[in-house]
Amino acid sequence: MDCLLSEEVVAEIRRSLLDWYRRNRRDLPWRREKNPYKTWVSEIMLQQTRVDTVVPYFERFMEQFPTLEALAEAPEEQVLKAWEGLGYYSRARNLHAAVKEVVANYGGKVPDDLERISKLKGIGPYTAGAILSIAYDKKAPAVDGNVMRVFSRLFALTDDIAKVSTRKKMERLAETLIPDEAPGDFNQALMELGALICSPTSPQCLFCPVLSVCDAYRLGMEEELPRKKKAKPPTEEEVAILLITCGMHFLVEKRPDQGLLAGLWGLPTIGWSDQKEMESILEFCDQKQIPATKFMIKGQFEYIFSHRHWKVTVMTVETPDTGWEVPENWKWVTKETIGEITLANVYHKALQL
DNA sequence: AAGACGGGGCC
DNA sequence: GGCCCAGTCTT
Repeated sequence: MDCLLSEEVVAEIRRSLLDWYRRNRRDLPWRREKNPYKTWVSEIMLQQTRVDTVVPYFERFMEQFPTLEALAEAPEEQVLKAWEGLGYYSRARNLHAAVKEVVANYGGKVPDDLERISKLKGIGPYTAGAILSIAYDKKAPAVDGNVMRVFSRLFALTDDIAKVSTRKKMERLAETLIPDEAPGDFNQALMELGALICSPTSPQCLFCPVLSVCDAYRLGMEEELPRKKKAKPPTEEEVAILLITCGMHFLVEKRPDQGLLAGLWGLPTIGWSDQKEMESILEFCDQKQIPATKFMIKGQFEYIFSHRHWKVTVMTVETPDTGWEVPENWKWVTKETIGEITLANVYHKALQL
């Protein structure tokens, strides 16, 4: 690796990238002050999520939980509500648990060393490096998808970026490149370059500050890199989403705290197979002792998670009154009060029908 | 090493 | 409509 990089190339990359970043960095809400808590929240929100999506969530989150202590004291329901629609909800639950731990064990100060910060829930190698470098000026690599794409092209690396060994190789590369003076800016420069210039498709090479040292550009293979094994397609599942009603009221269910959409509220959902839709629904109502008087199919739609593909049937189930004993973790809501709970997107979509 | 875990943008 | 984006935890 070191044989790959001459002193001159290292110096050129550092200088050009930092210079470019200081002139082209986007003005983002979490970049306005150096604050480990804000860096932390922003980095968690930015995992698998675009900047444009995160900005409004981040601003609302900071209004609601301006400090680490405020977040630590908040009820989990409120934290999940603030995360509603962002996806990967375990990020919010892990962040909340970790912030509580920082208050309990570290006097409310985010640890500034790799060993301790890495033990916090939801902080893996990337986020640890991002917080340490951006908030604490430590020379720690922060290798995300942007950085792997930039490195793959800059050094014409054909390694599969889905592999752990490739990420480790990239981290060693980052360590040799990060300058002493501005580790945080340099890491952010790499990611900003990946977001703005060295984009996944049709990179803007002619505007790239490190074009002159880019191996992929020289070899004309920037569109073929990075190399990555294809993900397997999502598995197909047929489900029925039940709108169990009584007048203006309907039932919502608190989902278990493990698995899909953990800890969120949803509508009762039943998986089924082999055309046994109605059988499964009747069996479900029987088992939950739901006094159903009328069933009606309201519509169908498809909903794709990254790893599951739901073919959804939405069905209303009418019941005579709200006096019967509802299962544990269920409750009655109305159109007016539904906004108070955190409902996953797929159920918002079902309610539109 | 592979699978689980959401949602959104681009063409 | 089909393609792409991808950190961390669990198994």
